Order: sequence, then C-alpha cells, then structure tokens
Amino acid sequence: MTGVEHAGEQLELDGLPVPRARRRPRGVALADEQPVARVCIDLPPQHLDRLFEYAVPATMAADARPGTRVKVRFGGQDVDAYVIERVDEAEHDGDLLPLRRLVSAEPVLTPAVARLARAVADRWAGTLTDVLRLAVPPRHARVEAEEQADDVPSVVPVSSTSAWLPYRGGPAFGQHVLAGGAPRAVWTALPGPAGERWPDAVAQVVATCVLGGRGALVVVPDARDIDQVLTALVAAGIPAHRPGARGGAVRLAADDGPAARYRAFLAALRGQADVVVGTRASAFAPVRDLGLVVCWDDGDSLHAEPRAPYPHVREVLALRSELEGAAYLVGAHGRTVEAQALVESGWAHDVSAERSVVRRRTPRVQALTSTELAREGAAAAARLPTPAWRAIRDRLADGPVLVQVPRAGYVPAVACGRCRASARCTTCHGPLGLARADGVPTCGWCGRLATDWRCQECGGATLRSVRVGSERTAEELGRAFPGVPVRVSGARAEGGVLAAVRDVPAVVVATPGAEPVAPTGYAAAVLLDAAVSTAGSALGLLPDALRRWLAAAALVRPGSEGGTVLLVGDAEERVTQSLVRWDPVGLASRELAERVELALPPAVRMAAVVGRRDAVLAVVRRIEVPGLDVLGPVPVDERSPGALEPDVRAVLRVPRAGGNALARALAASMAVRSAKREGGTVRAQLDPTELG
DNA sequence: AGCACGCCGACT
DNA sequence: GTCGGCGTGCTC
Repeated sequence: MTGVEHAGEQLELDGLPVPRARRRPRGVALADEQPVARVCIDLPPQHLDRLFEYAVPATMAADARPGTRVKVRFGGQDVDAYVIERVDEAEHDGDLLPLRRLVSAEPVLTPAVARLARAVADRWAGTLTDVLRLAVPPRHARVEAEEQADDVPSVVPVSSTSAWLPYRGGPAFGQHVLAGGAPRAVWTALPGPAGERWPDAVAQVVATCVLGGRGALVVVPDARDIDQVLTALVAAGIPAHRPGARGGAVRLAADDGPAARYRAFLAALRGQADVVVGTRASAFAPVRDLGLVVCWDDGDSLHAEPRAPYPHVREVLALRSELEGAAYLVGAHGRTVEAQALVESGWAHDVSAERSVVRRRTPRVQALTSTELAREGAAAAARLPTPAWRAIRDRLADGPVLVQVPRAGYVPAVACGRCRASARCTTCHGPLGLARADGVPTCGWCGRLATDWRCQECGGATLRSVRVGSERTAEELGRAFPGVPVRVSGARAEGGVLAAVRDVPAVVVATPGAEPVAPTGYAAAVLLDAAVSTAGSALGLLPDALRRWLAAAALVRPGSEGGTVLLVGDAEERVTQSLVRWDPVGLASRELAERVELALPPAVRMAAVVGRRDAVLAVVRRIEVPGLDVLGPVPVDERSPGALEPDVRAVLRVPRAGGNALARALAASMAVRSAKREGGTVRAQLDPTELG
C-alpha cells in the first residue's frame, strides 16, 4: 500500500472529527462550502446508474453547481458527468478524487429536469445517463458565449379563450390554469374556421398560462406543427422570442441543428422565453415555473422516442405535470386508447364537444364501401369509383380537394400478371416495385433491377400492380381531371411535405401526416384504399387508422358549406362507422374495454426483452414480481450482429399496478447482466409498441 | 465501459 | 518454466 493520505488532517484544528469528505488528494485545496459533488457519470452500463462522489476543488467551489457539466476521473479514464448535487459530507467511505475540470458553468440540468429524468429512467427501466442524453442538447460553446439578454419588459398576452367555448370543460380548464392550478385533460379537437383550429386553441390556453405568470411547454410531432402553433401564439399575444428580449416563445427541435437547438434551450433555461414549442425531446425542456404541458396528437408515432429507454412524450409529460404541479393537456382529432385510459381511470378529464357542435363543425362523411357501391349500381372494383370521381369533379368548383393515399411512391408492389403471386427479387427475394411509369421493376431490399424477371411460381413474365402509391395516384387523377392542377405532398415526394395550398381548385394528393392546410378548408377529401389502413392485427391499429382519416377530414370545410369526406374501400366496420359518426372517443373506449378483457396494455403493463436466446433467458429468470406472466420467448425477424440464430423476444406482463415493480426488477436484472457481462445483446423495452 | 487481478492451457 | 486466455470485481 502506498500513497496513504494525510492531507485531510491539516484541517483538524479544533479537535472535531475530520469529516470523511475532507480527506482529499494532497495539494488540492477544497471548497469550504459543500466540498462534495454527487455526479452522474456518462457511461452506459446499467450497474453504473447511481451517483458517485467527488471532492470539489476550491477553484470550482462557486461554479460547479448542481446541473453543470464536469469531467471526472473514473476507473482510470476521463469521463463526462453532471453535478447532480452538492453536499457537506460524503457517503462513500474512501478517498474522493477531485473533479477534474468544469466544462461550463451553465447549469444545464435544472433540479426539476434532473428529477424528471430520474423518474423517466425508473419508469422505463433505463439509466439516468440515457435519459439525459435525450433531455439535454449537446453544448455549443459559441452559442453559450453569445450576448445575454437585457431585460426588456415582456408583452402581455391577449386574454381570449374563444376557441375553447365549443368544448365541455374547455373554459373551466383555462380558468383553472390561469388561477395557477394543475388540471388534467384529454381533449378531442374539432375542425374549425381560422382562429378556432387546434393550434389556436393550444395557443390560447398557453397564453392564459403565461398571463397567470407561469411558463408553458407544447410538444408536437413535427416541425410543421411547431410553425402552426408559433403562428397561432403570435395572434394570442405571444410573439416569437427575440434574443435580447424577455418573454415570447421559442421553437426547440433537434432538426434545427446544434446551434439553434442549444440557443433555444438556453433561452428557456435562462428564463428569457416563457414558452417552448418543440418536438419529442423538448418534453424535457427547462421551462421556468412550468404551469402547463401540452402534447398534441399523442397517437403520432413521432412521439415515441426510438432510443433507449424508449419513453413516450404523452407519459413523460404526465410524469412531469405531477412532479412540477403543472396542468396537463393532451389533444388530438382522434383518441388513442392510452389517452382514453387516462380519462377512464379518472386521472384526466374528457374535454370534448357536444354532438350538436360536432355536427355543425365537421364535414359530411360518407363511406363508399363495396356494398354501398353495389347499392348504387357502380363498379366496386375501381380504385376511384364513379361516385368518388363525381364528388371530386363537383367539389373542385368550390376549392381544393384533398386525396389521401396510405402509401408513398409509384407502385410499391407488383405481382405476377398470370398467377397473381407477389413478385419477388430473384436474388434476395425482396419485394419488387416500380419507381416510375416507364421504370424497370426494382427490389425494395437490395435495389437490383429485375430486367428479365420470370415468375418463380408459374413462369409468367408479365407484371401487374397490387399496391398503388401517391405518385401513381397523382398521375391517374391528372388524367381523370384534365386541366386541374395536381399537387403531391409527402416526405418522399419531389416537393417534400407542403405546409399549405392556395384556396383554388386543385387536386392535392398526400400521404398520411403530410396533408397541407388549406386557408378556408378543403372543399372535399377523398380517403383512398381504406381497407389497407385497417388490415392487420397490430395493437392500436384501428384507432390509428381513424386518427389518420380524421387528421385529413379535419382540414375540410363543415358540411353546411358543402364540405364532404369520402372514405373509399372496405375498411373494418367499427372504424368506418366511427369516422362516419365522427366519434373517436367511442372507438377508443370500446378498444380499451377489449384490452381490459384480453389483458393487453394499457390495462396491464408489459415489457419486451429482445436479444440472443440465452441472454434473454438469463435476464427474464431473475425477475420476480407479483402477478408476473412470462410469454415466450419466441423468435423474431431481426438477429443480433454476428449471431447465427434469430433473436428471440420474451414478453413480460403484470397487472397495471405492478408496472413500477416490473420496471425496477427489469432494470435490476439488466444491471446484473451488465455487471456479470453475460454476453450477447439484450434490449429491454417497457410499453413496447410492436408485439409482432 | 475500461482496467485490474487471478487462475488454467500451449509455447519460445 | 512463462505468455496469455477471459471470468469476476471495481471504479467515488
């Protein structure tokens, strides 16, 4: 043994016992006040998910505050860490190493966000470090050094809540927010005229919150939605935050690039912006005096974080509203089963409109199913049946007509023209499709051109389309309505996603989620290939199909102004009826009852453990919680890198009340796994979205 | 994650 | 005799 430390003893002045924390490396003067920093280390292994203590050098005494980024020596290497707290005495009985370096004095991790991140890590059986990587944007030193704002008096928001009048419980929600309360609501938004659409309602309740002296946070699926909310906020008296000014709203999106993202983050952190409007990761934004959190369209898959520990915005904000005493609002045109569960458990209020209001504000909806068409004597086989064609032609006189197509591309799938077997690549057996009208079929997996294709079943050499995408639909509609401009909007379309179209006659073809807004509403919407949207057995498929249709239908003028929606195809009956009656809550409620019956989430809590068979079994075997049900493991399609056998998935199921215990036990088992280096790879996911 | 220590096989 | 395999343990 060498290097026995005596340095601490020099502080033993008046006979008091030397606090352990005062033991320190020779030659480093320590902070007088709170000389111990508890830090969270930026290393992935699950068994390191706890705080480690370091001595605070006197030089960092003032700046190494909770929330700052530091460098520490850990296990012989330099690692990044966050100071979580400063304390007087260490719990660790052993020498403390000094903090190595203060990266920045900016306390980027506020106590509230640190607490939220810990709760999120616990809830999803992940590590604090993983969550902090989602929550805190990478530092941008130049942005950090930019001029600080002078305190210019903030603008006073306009106090209008007109957009909430149609909703039962809407005005009361706003009043409660204004008074500093923390009401919780699940809101079914309706289509409306300019100034009363969902972004306006969101902006008004945000303005109400700011008027009441608190900050607000709005999380939406994508950048286009951010713009819509920011525009509506201006009308509600909350302008875009200007650097150098006090107040206003900032947009916070990872897509805006590191500098813009960090600048917006700092504006919130420093209390300069009152309102943050952003995508997924902004659920963790450090808004000061948070009074309201809003999640718009919680059924959009963009709200589900794809990185470990896979938290969902709707649930993160629910945790946050409880931890910070903030009001909670989740809104959509549709209703997810999960949001319905918040209502039916009594956790949140239902904020919806009366039937009469729904009828007044929504377009006329008609389902063109094959039975419906047969009744009218029309050919059912046509993708665009005559009544739909006629409706488009008639409504085009009044304005733009929206056509929603569930698939992007031209002809994403083709089949043998003789025996109808789906056409597969001769090399890798991937699906063949057409990129353009004059194109050669190409493989969707390996990209090879199928130049001299022959059917492997029957030897046929001709191909027919089995799925039609938005591009091909646009081409067909162009021919069907000569002289009418056709626009295409979609992530993979040539012009990308269009934010808006003009109020002139045009056919607008869009994939779900990419529908442009029309200033005074579309004259009509036609939802094609309805059967495609409800085919399959995935969990939540039906409410999700309704969500996509309602999102498009909500852009159409009310029936009183001729607004018409046509659903074309034989979709699942209940979903079709829910659209016709504009009743997303009814569908979600029935679906929830079914989930209770079948012991499926959210009536129960589940976790998926995916990876190499032996590794998965080892993790699962250690888990003991009351009422645990282990399903599987069964093989899945993917395989771990380098593995010979396909991965397996085990599904763990517990009664809803046992969710926290399951998460804790799963995290503990994963920690044992990482400590023992059991080998292979294992992914643990709570509330898995895909259950195969 | 990285790095130590520690106990069993084929090799200069 | 040793060089070196990776199983187990630890890191404030």
